[in-house]
Amino acid sequence: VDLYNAVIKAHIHNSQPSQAFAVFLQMQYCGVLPDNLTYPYLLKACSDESRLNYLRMIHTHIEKNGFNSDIIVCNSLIDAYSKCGNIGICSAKQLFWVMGQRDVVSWNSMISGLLKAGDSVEARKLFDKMPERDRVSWNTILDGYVKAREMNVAFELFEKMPSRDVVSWSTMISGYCKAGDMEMARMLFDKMPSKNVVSWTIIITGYAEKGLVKEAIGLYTQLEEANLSLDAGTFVSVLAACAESGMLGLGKRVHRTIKRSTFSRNTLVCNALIDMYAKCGSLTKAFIVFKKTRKKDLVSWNSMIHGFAVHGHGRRALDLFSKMKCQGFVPDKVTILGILSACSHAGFIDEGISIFNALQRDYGVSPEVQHYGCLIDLLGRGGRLKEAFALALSMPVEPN
RNA sequence: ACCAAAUUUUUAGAUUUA
Repeated sequence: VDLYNAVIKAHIHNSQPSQAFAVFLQMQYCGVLPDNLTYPYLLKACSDESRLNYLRMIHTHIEKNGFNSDIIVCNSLIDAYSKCGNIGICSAKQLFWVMGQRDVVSWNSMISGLLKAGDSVEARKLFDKMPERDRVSWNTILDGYVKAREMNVAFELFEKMPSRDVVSWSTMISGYCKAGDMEMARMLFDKMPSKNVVSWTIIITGYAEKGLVKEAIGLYTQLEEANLSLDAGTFVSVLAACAESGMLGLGKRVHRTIKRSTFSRNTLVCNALIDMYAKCGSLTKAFIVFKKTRKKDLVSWNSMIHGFAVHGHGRRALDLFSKMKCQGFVPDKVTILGILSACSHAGFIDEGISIFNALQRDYGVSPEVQHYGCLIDLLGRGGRLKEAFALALSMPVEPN
């Protein structure tokens, strides 16, 4: 069972949940009984509405094998359910109130789940009601206010909470960045007693999103000198901000850092690079990174297709579209948007229409307002104004 | 010094969207 657990854990760690489930099935097939460590690992992979059925299956297993009295297994269940949308949150509540004993993690998980579901009133009630609070409890409720854009309430809480750790400070800084108050964010950043890679990422991303080049580059330089070990999140986050504000200079610097590290093989990081170069108008570089990305995922293809599309390279976008299908990737609604946009910008009117007409049949994608908008744009650009207008009036979705 | 071992659940940053 230890070996199976180790393999399951490794798959989860490498974001390969399907393989983790496969191992789980295999261990049952071989007659090895899961233990109290197996379930929390698996449940980590179910924290997504699309896996609600897996979650229910594992839950049933847990009940059947009598692990529902294990408080850690139970807490894992609450956490997983509470991240599965509005249906999940009901099951989480039920479990929470039914379980024999609750520890501080149970309360924290439930509160965090409620906040994620947007029920801050209920979350606050639980926070006030819980018998004891630890740092996670305070940080969770603090983040709730920050995410709700209630920075004044958050600040009051921040000042009166019993102790502040690097997570509390980072939460506040992130909130001020999102609110556009970079002065306050910077003041807290300078003042915080110890910084880690996340705090640096938040503040640099904040500056970069706003196009404040000097500050962003200055702090990035300091970060590199600080000798912290950077993670993929830092690169992805800063690159996304560069893409948004067109900061090619900083983007290139980050790329240089990545080249010197092992992150050049990280798909998430490569995707962020592709998008950054494409958004900054450097399609050639974007394509070079794309080709060098060894384990491409759907996002890699989507980013590159979209890059070609918005720069008017309709043919290249469509070529890439065929290629991805040949390699067994299933296009999703984002891919389709890129493709429709490519057809629109390159004047491939009929091609665009026929792709649109077969969306459901060929790709299982049901057209949303963005797709209709794109098609109307396509017709309009193609000079077929009457059809464009007729479509806008007759489409089965609410116009925006 | 080398080697080895080491994180079961909850909180902060996170790629593609007309």
